[in-house]
Order: sequence, then structure tokens, then C-alpha cells
Amino acid sequence: MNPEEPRAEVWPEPQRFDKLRELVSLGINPYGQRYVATHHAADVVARCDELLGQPVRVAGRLRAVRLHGGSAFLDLHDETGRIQIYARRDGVGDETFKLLDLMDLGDFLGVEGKVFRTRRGEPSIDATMFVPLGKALRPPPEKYHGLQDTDLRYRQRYLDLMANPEVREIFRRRSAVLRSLRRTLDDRGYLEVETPVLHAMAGGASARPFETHHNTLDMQLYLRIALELHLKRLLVGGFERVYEIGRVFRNEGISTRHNPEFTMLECYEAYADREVMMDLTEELVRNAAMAANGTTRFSFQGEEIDVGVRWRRATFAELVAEQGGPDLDRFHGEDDWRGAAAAAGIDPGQPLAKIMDDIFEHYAQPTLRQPTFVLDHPSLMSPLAKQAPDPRYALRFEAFLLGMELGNAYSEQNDAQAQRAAFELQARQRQLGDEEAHGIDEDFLLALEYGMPPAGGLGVGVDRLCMLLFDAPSLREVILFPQQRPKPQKEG
RNA sequence: GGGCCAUUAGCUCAGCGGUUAGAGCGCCCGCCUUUUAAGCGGGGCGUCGAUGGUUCGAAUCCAUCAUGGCCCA
Repeated sequence: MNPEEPRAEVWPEPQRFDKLRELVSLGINPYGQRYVATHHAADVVARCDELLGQPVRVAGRLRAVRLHGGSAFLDLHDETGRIQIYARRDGVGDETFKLLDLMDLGDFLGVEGKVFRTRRGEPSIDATMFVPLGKALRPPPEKYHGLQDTDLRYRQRYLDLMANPEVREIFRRRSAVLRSLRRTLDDRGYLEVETPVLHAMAGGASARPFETHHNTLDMQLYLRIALELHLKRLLVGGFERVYEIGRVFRNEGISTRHNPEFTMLECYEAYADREVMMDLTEELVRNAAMAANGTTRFSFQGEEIDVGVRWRRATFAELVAEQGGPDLDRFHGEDDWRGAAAAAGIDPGQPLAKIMDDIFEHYAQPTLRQPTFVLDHPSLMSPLAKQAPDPRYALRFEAFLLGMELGNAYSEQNDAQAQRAAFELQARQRQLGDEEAHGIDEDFLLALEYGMPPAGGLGVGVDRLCMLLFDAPSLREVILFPQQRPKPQKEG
């Protein structure tokens, strides 16, 4: 009907489009402009009695309308909660009252009025004026059940946040955890730094990287898989305590416990070692638990956990043996490991480091429910750590909680020649087909050759920490926009 | 990669071989100036995820595919 606005023809909510045009024809901007509110919804509710009769201005999204002929009750939601608006034809005037016919659920609205309580005692605002601040051309999710479809909840997280207050709460708590982590480190004299995401060589962890390309330099680059190697360069440069909270990327599968990009905290402390990092790990997690939950005790999917006690400390070999696995101390070569793998039903043809990891996962990992530090991993799977007195093992620990790896730490290797030897061993593993083995990072070795203090280094998976503290069944619940397969395009 | 489950109206769901596919919310029309999952009266809503097949007849049974979820690797 209207060639100038052909889109309205196919619009799924033509009435909303019509109302938009009607507002414009009345000379009203449906999208508003700056609106200075005096109060949030929660303020008015909390301080209702003290504000009784006083004029206030609030702004938010219209979530429900109950029409009563010459009057109407509106539910206005802002970030703090809900406030009820009472609009009478007598109170706002005929013209403004008619605007109600042009409003839809989901629209943003500014309201001015006097605070009062209804007959049933509900804190409300008796409107004297309201102004459209943002038209919604699509309806919000269902008001009672909210948005349940997990696919849509993640794809259109804004609808999830709009409809489900407990989801908003999760991300407020996540923010509290991040603040707590920063505060704990800041209070210990750490410096927060930012290092490159684009790496010429992806190192610092065992994982396959995402590849990208820089046009002007015409070179292949990788998205970082860890923060480690740049932070250690900063120790070379003379900073003694540094940390970074940043996104890392690993080109792996997606599951309830894995997202291809995730947030990592890494911190490095000169002149410390893994013992110091164990204490720090306990403190970071304890403080984060207090920030998120107000207590160090919490339950995860029905299991009671306490991160406030001293965590158990046991070696990699002890834990495997404890669960009926082989005596790793008697292992002296590759054949021992491959034989043990076969005995455990693990593919013995895999790269050796993967076998070591799988054997631990097979025997010990699922049993580590309460917080546990696993010490002394095989050196082969720990190329960036100093070696233990027994060179088969590394001065490393991993923190486990509820069967999940939460953190990883080393007494950092600061001997440039030993580091080169470890990298060379990794390179041989890579030649043997281990795609996750570390490459020889000459640029990092160059830095080490200038001298690095001994140091303790720690990495913590922030998303997993949040998942555990929030009792979330899936990592996706604590990531605002988890990775999803693109939806096939519908209509043209 | 393997197994199981789900996909029906804008949203939350029912229907599970047999007239023209349903409910609540939302939406449209009417009434209602203290309601609050407001109420009352009326109305429309769908490529029943996609594609094939079986059948007189398919949302329903079968196969394949897509997306998501859970479990396992």
C-alpha cells in the first residue's frame, strides 16, 4: 500500500509499525532522546514512604499493561527492578492518555509522576506525564514463563536478560568475581597489564590455535592460547608481580565445559615458586567465593564443597596409584606409558603427552571433588616448568575442583638453556605427530637469555570458576554470548 | 566422532495414524478510573524444523538432513 515504506508490508508485527508511524505523524519522536531520571525503580519501592507525594522521574521498558477504561496500570522495568505506574486520564490529560494506545510491550518509556501506594499497598507512581523513549518493533518474550528455549537464550541473549532476572544476576555475580580477582591481586602489589592477542607463534599451553592473517605484514598470525609467554617477558623487563585477565582462544570442541574463547587469569610473581602460588590460588578462590556467594561453602549440582579449608596436596603419581592405576614412579620410558594406556583402554598410539594426560583423567581426575592441588606432573607435559629433583617430574601443580581443572601453575623455568632443551623435546614430539606440542619460540628464548628471576606463575580459568561458584550446569550459562553454530538463513 | 532426547502460533506448551491442529500468555475489537499472571465479551493467528518415503489418510510411523540439549569419546 505504501511504496515509500515497503518494509512495513512484510514486517511480522504490522501493528507496531503502524503505531510507530502514528507517533511520527503526531510529531512525537518514538525513539526519544536524553531523559534524566531522578530515581530507579528499586529506589522508589524501597523509599516509598519517604517519597510519598513527591514527584519523581523514572525510565525503563514497558513490560505489562492493565487497562481499566479511564485509567491504566503499567509495569515499568529498569535495571534495578519493576515499578508500577498508574496513569489516569484525569492525571495525564486526554492527549497523553491516548498515547497509551500507541505503546506496546517492550517499548522504552520515561514517566514523571508522584509516588503513592495503591489500595493494596503497592508502591506506585501516579503519572503526570510520560514520553516514548524507544519503540520496540518486535514483542518481548512471554511474561510469565520467560524465555526457555536454550538455543534462543544464547543466540539472542538480550531476550534472555530481558525475560529472566536470574540470568541478569549471574552476570552481576560474574562481575563481582572479576572484581574480587583483581582486588586480591592488586592488594598483593600486582600490576595489571595487557599483552598481545595476535601471536606469531601460539605458545604457553598445549592446544591447537586459531589462525589468522595480517594483510599489510602479509604474515600468518595466531590467536593466543595462553598469556604466559608475554607475561614472563615482563618479568625479564623488571616488573616483579604482573597479571592479565584476558580472552584466550583454543580451536577445540564445544561442550558444557568448553568454549572456543574463554577468559583466563594469569599471574606471575618474581622470586616466588609454586608453593606461593598454591597459597595465592586458595586466596583467589576463597575471595571469589565470598564475593559471589558470601561464603566459602557452596553446593554444585548437589555436591557440597568448601574452598575455605586448606586444599589437599598430592602428587600426580600418588593420585593415579590411589585409584588403582599403575605405579608411575617405576616408569622409565615411553613403552611403560603406552603399555599402561593399553591396559586402561586408552589408545596407546596417541602422542605421549596425550597418553599421560589421559591416564590421569582416566584414574584420578573424576575422583577429585574437593579442592585438590595435583603436584609433579611428568616433565614431558610441562615444558615451561622447572624440573623437580627427579627430572621425570616438573615443579608444577594443577588445581582441581569437582573433577574439573580450575588452575595450572609452575615454578617457572628461568634457565634459558633448559628451556631450549624442553622446547626441542617438544619439537620432536610435534614431528612425531603431536599437534599440541609446543614450538620452539626463539623470541621468548631470546628474552630468557637476558635473565629472568625465578618465579611462580598461575593460570585460572575464570569461566569455569564462575560455573562452579554459581552452580551452573553448563559453561554457557556464565558466558554472555557462547559460541553457536550459525543458524541457516530463513526467508530472503 | 558415538548414543539418547527435543524441534507444533510471536512466547510457554498440549495433541502422538482418522473431520477444518488446540490452550494460556501476547496480538486485534469492545466494556471497565486502585489493578497486578487484572477482569468480562468477541476475533484472527501455523509451510506442525527440512527433505524424501510408508499409508485410503501423516504434526503423529520410517529414513536422511539441520539446529539445540544431555551423556560419552
